[in-house]
Amino acid sequence: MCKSKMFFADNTIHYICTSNAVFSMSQTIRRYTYKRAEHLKQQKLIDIVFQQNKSMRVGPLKMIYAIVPTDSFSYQVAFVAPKKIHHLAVDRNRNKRLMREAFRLNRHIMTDAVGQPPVQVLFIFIAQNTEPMTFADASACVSRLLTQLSEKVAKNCVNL
RNA sequence: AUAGUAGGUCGUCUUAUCGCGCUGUCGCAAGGCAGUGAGGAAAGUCUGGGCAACGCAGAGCGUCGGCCUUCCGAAAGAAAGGCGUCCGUGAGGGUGCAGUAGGACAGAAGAAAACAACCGCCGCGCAAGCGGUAAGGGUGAGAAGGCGGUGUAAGAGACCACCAAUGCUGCGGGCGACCGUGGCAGUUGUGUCCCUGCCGAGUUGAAAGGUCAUGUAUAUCGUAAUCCGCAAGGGCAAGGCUGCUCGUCUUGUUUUUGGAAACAAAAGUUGCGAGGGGUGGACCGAUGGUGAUUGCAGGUGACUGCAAUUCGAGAUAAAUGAUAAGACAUUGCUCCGGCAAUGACAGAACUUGGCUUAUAGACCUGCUAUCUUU
RNA sequence: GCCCGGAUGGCGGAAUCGGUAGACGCGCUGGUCUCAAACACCAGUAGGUUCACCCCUGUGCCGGUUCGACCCCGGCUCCGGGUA
Repeated sequence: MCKSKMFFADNTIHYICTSNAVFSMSQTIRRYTYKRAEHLKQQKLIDIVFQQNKSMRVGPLKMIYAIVPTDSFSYQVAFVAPKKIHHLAVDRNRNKRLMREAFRLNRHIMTDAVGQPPVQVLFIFIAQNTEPMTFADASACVSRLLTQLSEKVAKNCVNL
């Protein structure tokens, strides 16, 4: 509990700093959004992600990703709560919303680190927790996964 | 006060910041602003409608469902009121018999599951046995209604009185099921199914279906028909009409070659089956309806009528969320200042009536039994 | 979202328009055979509980109908399948 409080205190301070920066230098406004263009929902792209079968795991969260070379940088995310693990629709909704919120508040970790390489990054978060997940756990796991993903993307771009 | 019974209501709230869906609006755009955004069960999918597609001359047989009665309702209905019956001290709760003319079956047990004789009883007989008997015993869910008498060799509705049930019938009450009461008929075993009668039921579900865009293929393979007649028409094949039959409707029945003809071959057409290719989008359907709330009136009640007010999610890899602070409720600890934990069941997917199931906690109402006090 | 099917011993799987539950196969246990084992043969095998009998409880769970339910009816749980 103390740990999570520390985390949120840190996060809110970060946000306040950026909102103060709005007044001073208005060009670098940081917004925590998750728009529809960032949703991964095409069957073909999902098939690509699952065929590449590259995954990593932190805590109860699993991430499957694929890096596709294209003209300009873009990314699409999806959040999955399997019916085999989460039997009730309430639990599935809850886990997906927590993951989405955690991604929304932490996606700058990846976007800041990677820059603008000419690739399309596709990834899926899968909730595999058997006990109810808190937002603090989800946020920590998502941020760690995003740092790992940005390292992978950077390495991939170097190889290109 | 305790225990119970029947039913109903609510089922966390407020503020701030960030974020998401939809609608409106501003903007070239990025985006801004405003409004709005889960339930009593949204769940299970057990049922009835609306709506949509396919089908739509009809008849018979079959299949499935319903059948105590009145009423409510579009229908379903484990709805409401009643009646019968069973359970409960009680409030209440469970349940339901259309018809019996006919047929079938009923393991084990038992002599026998309806033309019946094991023990027993009686008669005949020296005995073996033969005949009579359904009172008594035992088996069983069920053994010819119960009980008392007459009667008899012993017995039996064989006969009689009373009682219970059934059928016919008179009178009274009730819209009716039915209830009360009288007469006649000795008519009287239990359960299930068939059967008979009346009423009802087309199939498939919004991934239904429609429009637009893109791409197109009638690929290909197998199989059936391709016949007679100048014609009308008939025949044949396939398909539709509820599962089957009759009947009926629709579609096809064409061309070439060889042959005197029967016929054969090839192509085409139609139907069926197998199998391959493309798309994987947008919009409509799709959220105002048999609506909801309040009041008045009618009814025992389900419910109905009138008036007023009100419009409140609409997604589609699928929004309705996160955090912080505070309040509220419960539980635990307590130095009575507080501190800590918890906040049920559960998430719309075309819509709606009912049913079923899950629900922390709180509240309200009617009624019953027992006890105490007055 | 919609529509179907299933659950029987340690395992697979019979028994079904209600009538003694566990056929059959695999496995397991005991015995015979062998120096010992395998194979083979014989017997047993749902649980309580075994040497055997009796008794009780048993067809996923909870109710109902019936004299009697794996079977019929209603509800719940779990598993599986189909569907543009």
